[in-house]
This record gives sequence, C-alpha cells and structure tokens, in this order.
Amino acid sequence: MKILQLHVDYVEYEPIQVESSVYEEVEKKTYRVDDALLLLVSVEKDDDEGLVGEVVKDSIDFMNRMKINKLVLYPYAHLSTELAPPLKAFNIIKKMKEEASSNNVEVYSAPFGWNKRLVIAVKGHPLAEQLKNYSGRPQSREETVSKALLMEEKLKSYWFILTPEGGMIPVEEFDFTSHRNLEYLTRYEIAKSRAVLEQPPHVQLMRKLKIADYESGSDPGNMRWLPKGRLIKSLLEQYVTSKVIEYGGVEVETPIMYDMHHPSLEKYLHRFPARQYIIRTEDKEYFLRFAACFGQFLMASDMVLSYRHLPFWLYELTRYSFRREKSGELAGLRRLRAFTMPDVHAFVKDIEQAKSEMKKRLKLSLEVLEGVGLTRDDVEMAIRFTREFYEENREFIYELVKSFGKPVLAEMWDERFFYFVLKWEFNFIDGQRKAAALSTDQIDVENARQYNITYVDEDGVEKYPIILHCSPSGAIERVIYALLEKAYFTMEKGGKPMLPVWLSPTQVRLIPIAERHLHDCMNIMAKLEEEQIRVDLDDREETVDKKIMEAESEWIPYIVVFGDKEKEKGELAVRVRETGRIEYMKLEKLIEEVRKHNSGKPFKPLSLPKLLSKRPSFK
RNA sequence: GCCCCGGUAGCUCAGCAGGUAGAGCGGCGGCCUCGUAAGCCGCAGGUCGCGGGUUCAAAUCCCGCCCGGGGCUCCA
Repeated sequence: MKILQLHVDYVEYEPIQVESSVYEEVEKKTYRVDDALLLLVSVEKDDDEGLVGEVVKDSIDFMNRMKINKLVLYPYAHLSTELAPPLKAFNIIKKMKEEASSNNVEVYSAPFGWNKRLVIAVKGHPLAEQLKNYSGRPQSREETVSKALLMEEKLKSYWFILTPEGGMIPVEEFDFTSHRNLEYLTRYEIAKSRAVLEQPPHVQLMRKLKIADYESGSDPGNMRWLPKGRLIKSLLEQYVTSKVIEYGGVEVETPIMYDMHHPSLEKYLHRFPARQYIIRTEDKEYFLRFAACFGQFLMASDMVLSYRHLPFWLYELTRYSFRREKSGELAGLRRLRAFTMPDVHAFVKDIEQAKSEMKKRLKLSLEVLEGVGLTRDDVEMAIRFTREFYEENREFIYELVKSFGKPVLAEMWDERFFYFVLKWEFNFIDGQRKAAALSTDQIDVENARQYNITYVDEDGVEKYPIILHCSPSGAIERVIYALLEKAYFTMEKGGKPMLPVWLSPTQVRLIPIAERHLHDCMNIMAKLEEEQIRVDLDDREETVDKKIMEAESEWIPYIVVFGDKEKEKGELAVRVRETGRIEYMKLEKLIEEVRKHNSGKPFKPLSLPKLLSKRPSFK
C-alpha cells in the first residue's frame, strides 16, 4: 500500500462522475475539511486487511504529534502500478475508516470509484508531506531495506535496573523515588525525551571564566581554549595520564589521520555510523581518527606478544579525536567535533582475565572522577551486554554494580551487533537533564582478529587476545563541562560555585590596600610561588572593593587583602571561598592549606602575567 | 537537514510605526591612595554580518546569502 500523507490546511473534493465498477453512492457537491491529515491511498495487489491496524496507528501517532484530530481518506490510484482490484481496495479503505473511527478520530472519506475534482493546501512544515509504503510481505531487493532499520531490529533492547544487592528489576517496575538522576538517565536513554531549556548553563560559565569559547574561524565544535582553560585542560590531561600510568598504561602517540582504504581500518570505519573528517591529498584519502583505537591496534598488531606479557596496556591521550557530528548535535563542551580522549586498551588472554582487569579499571575510573572533583553521586552508571554474556557472567556483572554502589541502568541485547559483549559507562546528568557519558570500558571480542593482533599462548599456539577499551575520565572537555554544570547546581542552591583548588587557574589572589603594600605583596607572591602555588597580584589602581568583586567573580579560592594591619601583625586576612569567611592566618598556614589541595595532583604555573596591570583581557 | 532565535563599539545589549546610531562594562586620560562584591569626571572607539531591492531617505521594510546559538530530527 502506498500512501501520500499530507498535513493540510484544507482539502476540497467534488465528485464529478462515476469511474469504476465499484463505487459509493454520494451526493454531488463540494466537500471541505480544514486542518486535517489527508491520506491519498493506493491499495496494491498484495495488500490485505492485516495492514490496516499498522497504517491507522501510524497516522494516529502522527496526528497526535501534530495535535489534529481529522483524518481524510482519499482513494488515489495513481501511486502504484500494481493496484489491487477495486472491490478489495474499497473494502480495505472501508476497514481503515472503521479502525480510525473506533480510535475516536474524526474520519472523512472521499467516495470510492468517482472521478473527483481535488483541491489541497499543504502546510508549510517539513513533516507535512510524506510517502508511506506498507507491505505485508518481505521487501523486494530493489527497495533497498534500510540498514539502520535492520540494525534496530537486531538491537532490540531490554531495560533493567540492577541493584547493588543483586536485584534485576525491569525499568517499569523500579521505584525511582530516591534516584532522580537515574530516572533522568533512563528516560534519556529509552524515550530520548528531553526537557527543553535555554542555553546549557556551562556555556555561559566557560565564557565568563575565560576557559573556552567558540571559534567561528574553524569548523563548529572546534573550540578556542583561552589561557585559563588551557591550564585547566592541561592539568586534567596530566592527571588522568598519571593515573593511567600508575595503573600500568604504557603511553604512546599515534597519527591523527589514517588511510581510508587500509584493509584493517576500512571495515571498522564502515561499521561506525559517526561521520568523519576527510583529508584529501594528491593521491589518497585519509580520515581523521575518531578514537585512539586505530593507531594502538596497528601498533599492537606489529608487536610480539606472549601470554607472559598479558595483560598488557597501551595508552594514549588523543589531542584530538574527531567526529563530524551533525551541526545540530553540537552543544558547548558537551558534544564537540574535536575532543581530547584518554583511552587505555588492555590486551588480555581470555574472559577471566578480562573480568579481573575490568574490575580494576572500574575502580580506576571512580578514583579518577573523584580526583577531578566529581563524586559518584554526580554520575549514574549504565551497563550493556548481550543475553549470552549475562547468562554466563551474571556474578561478574553484579560485582561491577556492587562496586559502583548505586542502582545501575542495564540494557540487554539478544544478539551481539557491536564488537563488544559488555560495556559500561558513567553518565553525568546536567542542568538540562541530559546525559553525557564520561568514564567507560568495553570488552571487545572482535578487533584483535580484525587487526590481526595475536599473542603466543603457553601451548605455543597463536591466539587472539580480548581487548578492553577504557577511558577512565571520558573526554577531557566533557570533564570540564561536568565540573561547570556541577558548579551551576551549586549556584542554583545559593552556594558559591568553584572549581577544585588544584584546577583553579589562580589559587591565591593578592590584593594590596595601597601602593605602599605592593612591595610586601611581591615578597609574599615569591614565597607562594616557591611552594608551587598559582598566585597573582592585583596591582591595578582600583578600589579594594572592586578588586575583591572581580576576584570573586573569577572563583578564586583564596583572596588575600594586605594592608598596614597585616604587615604589623604578620598575619594574612584570607577570604576563603569554600567557607565564605575571612580567616586570619600566617603565610605558612595558607601555604599548607593550598598544598593540601594540590597534593597528589599535577602542578603547572598559570602562563598569564602575574601582575594584573599587565594582563590583557581575552574575549 | 529542518524549525526558531540571533549577528549594532573590545564585551553585554538598547534602538527596528524608515529621517542615516545609544547605554553600561571594558580601554585610555585625570582626580581619589582606598580595609572585604562595582569611587568620581572626561575622552576615544561603529563599512549596524554580506549582497541586492523598495524609498527623497534603510540598522529599521522586502528578497537572497553567510555566520552563530538553541530545539527537533536523521526523515528526500
């Protein structure tokens, strides 16, 4: 059955004369229906009544979305060359009318078997005109079946909530009362329903704090990182890298572009729906990597590995990975076209080794998140697996859930479509109630073969390892996005937003009361710098009030106002952001406090001039 | 891709029943040497995104395009 579906301002038809052996009795006059869904219907040879339900349901769904309740059925033989005999067509259209009526739709039908004058006014929106094709039997070859549709079939998902106590509850039955964010994640994943708000909160913050901004001179989704943002990003990069190396990761660097027609890459590329940036040279085409996998796998396939080496880890932090997301998908730092992704692959012997490795990596990921300033209350875990994997490794899955310690959203597939049998991720739920994945890990049972990565086992036989793909933090830009969104939540609750001290571009701001205190402040600054503390000095000719106001708006954790009293007493007046109070302390105490926050974290100086009078402002 | 919104000084934005530009912040200069969230005065900054049209006259109205953001969607 072919249906031209039109959302019309109005439709008018007037029966002129009978045209077919099968026709309805009808009064010859002009009929008009306003604001309706018009279906021009061609019933075809192989159609049967079984289609009626589906067709009517589709129409009603559409009508609900468009908020209309009038349906006009119009027999229209001109959409097909394989028409059904008139009586059959008539009966099927009649059935459609009955079916729609019984669903409380106001149905009109143009008379069957007549030649009619037809006037239609189609609405001007993009969904107003659609051709629908319904068929009871399998589609013929030339009507290429959408691959995405097939994929969706295969990807039929079953959704559950797994609890740390070992429960597996279908999502419909789970009580989300004390798990709001998990509910948002579930809704986001399943229904893809989204709250409509304005600009994401973090976008305004990233600009206000001079962290990053859009760069209209580049492709959208490629950001400009200002000095403070570069510092924050760099510290996060160093931190994640140091944690991964501590875990065992062996850091490498691989090219950012790869041959489109390389045999190992080609298949993987086609399998991946994300669009790529393509680079053309005189004789070849390259794609920009969209993950760290390519270079590492090519490297691994050239390595000589024995079972004695396993598990073995390769690590790279890509600056950048590229995905040419559709323009409409981009959003601030949440989704970019160029992003920085730490990715550590573990090559393991078998499923047992994979499982024990994955447990370590889950722990690593939690540590990393907590290190950057997010707690496990800030994220929700989702875990996805095939039915087969679940049945064979139930206990392992619950161990993962348990070590996360909160209920987890689970998705189960009947068949393995992707290259992995299990994958989990931590999702941050932001101010718009959208979910963004941060940390993730996967058990990949396919790529070793694809890339010909092998190890020699105890028995002397070459085998394919299993590969785990883990990003312990997720994209670095996304970490910053999450920190800013989290700060926004704090603001909403009336608190003072801030970044973790170790990530704050300026940790201590010195404000001399008058010019005569400048010299002492310079000395204090030098001492703080010796202790690897990021400090700057507001030597501008402005009032103290104004300097404090500006320091506060930069979210500086420690603001020191220095004047005669401090000089005399040998104590500093420190405005501590975390407590919101002014605390008096010796310089040594301040140093100790900041160092406490910095300990175990990388340090890098802020490259901007230390004297604010020398510091230009960035857009 | 589609829809909506936007593009005016370095920034944030006002002006848009057409008469050819304004504020605050910032910058610069001056006064003030200051005690915990914006001291005062003055000055200099603009092809009003681009191209066309209507008009005596366009930032303002019309058409086309470019760029950005948000939402929706992946659907000729």
